[in-house]
Amino acid sequence: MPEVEAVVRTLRTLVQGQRIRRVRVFHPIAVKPQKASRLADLATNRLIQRVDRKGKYVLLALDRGLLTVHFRLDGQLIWFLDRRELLERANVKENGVHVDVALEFAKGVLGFADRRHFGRVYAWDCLEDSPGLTSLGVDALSKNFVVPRFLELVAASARPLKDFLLDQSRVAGLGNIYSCESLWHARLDPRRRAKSLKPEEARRLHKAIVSVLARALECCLHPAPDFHDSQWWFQGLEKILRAYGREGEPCRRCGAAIQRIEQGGRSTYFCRKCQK
DNA sequence: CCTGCTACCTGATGGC
DNA sequence: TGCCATCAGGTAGCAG
Repeated sequence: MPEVEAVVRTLRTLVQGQRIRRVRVFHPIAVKPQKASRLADLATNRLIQRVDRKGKYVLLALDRGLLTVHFRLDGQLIWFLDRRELLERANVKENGVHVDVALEFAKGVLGFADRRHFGRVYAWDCLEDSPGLTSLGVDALSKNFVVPRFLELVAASARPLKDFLLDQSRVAGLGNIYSCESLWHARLDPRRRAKSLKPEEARRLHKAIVSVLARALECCLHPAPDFHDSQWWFQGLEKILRAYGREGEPCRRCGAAIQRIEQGGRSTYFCRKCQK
């Protein structure tokens, strides 16, 4: 989510207040199960009034309706200077870039790309129509993410901490990386049940989440996202990671080897010695 | 309601 | 070199 927040800030400067002149759907799978015509009909000739974020979703609020963009694992945005550049480079063999959906503006074109085709661009009449959005819990980067609320959520869940943090309907915005990192910083075992935490431990976890996300956001903002370069997409984040992806390497706190286990079908990285 | 499992896709990497 | 298995930053949909 820090990545999404950074993307939103750059995107705002590019498209907020701009009118969508034309919508191109090169790969309809990127709007599935909606239809390409749905996106085109709803977005063509609409003004983008605001660019916002909820959890890991990007929201483009239009003068009528809204678009949501979700990058899932590998989605990204690409900026083309004009329609000519888009058509020259999009989805061509030689020296081309993969583009699934493009929004054309008077000056510039925004491309959404995801070779893996997990990411989505959706069109909605109103925010309430999007099930993904309405089910989101409190946003972990927002002012509403306060200790008392977090203690309530923790006390109400019997799930292992790692699964609890990944559940977007409780706290929105933490993915696999930042869940692992937050638990490492809070020195908590990812396998523990959420409701087993003492208030002091839950407060520690809250503090860890806030600081991990703040640091990651700083990292994502410097240098700021650059949609012109399709190769560039958040490199250098590994530097701040303490547990994620470090299986077998020494824990930066106690020196014991970082372990990798499976939880809910995903990898969890943690230190057995100092996360209790 | 809750939980756990699978499907959805493509590409990179490593072992044999 | 080729082939196969495994892994990847996420979520939706389904069964129990």
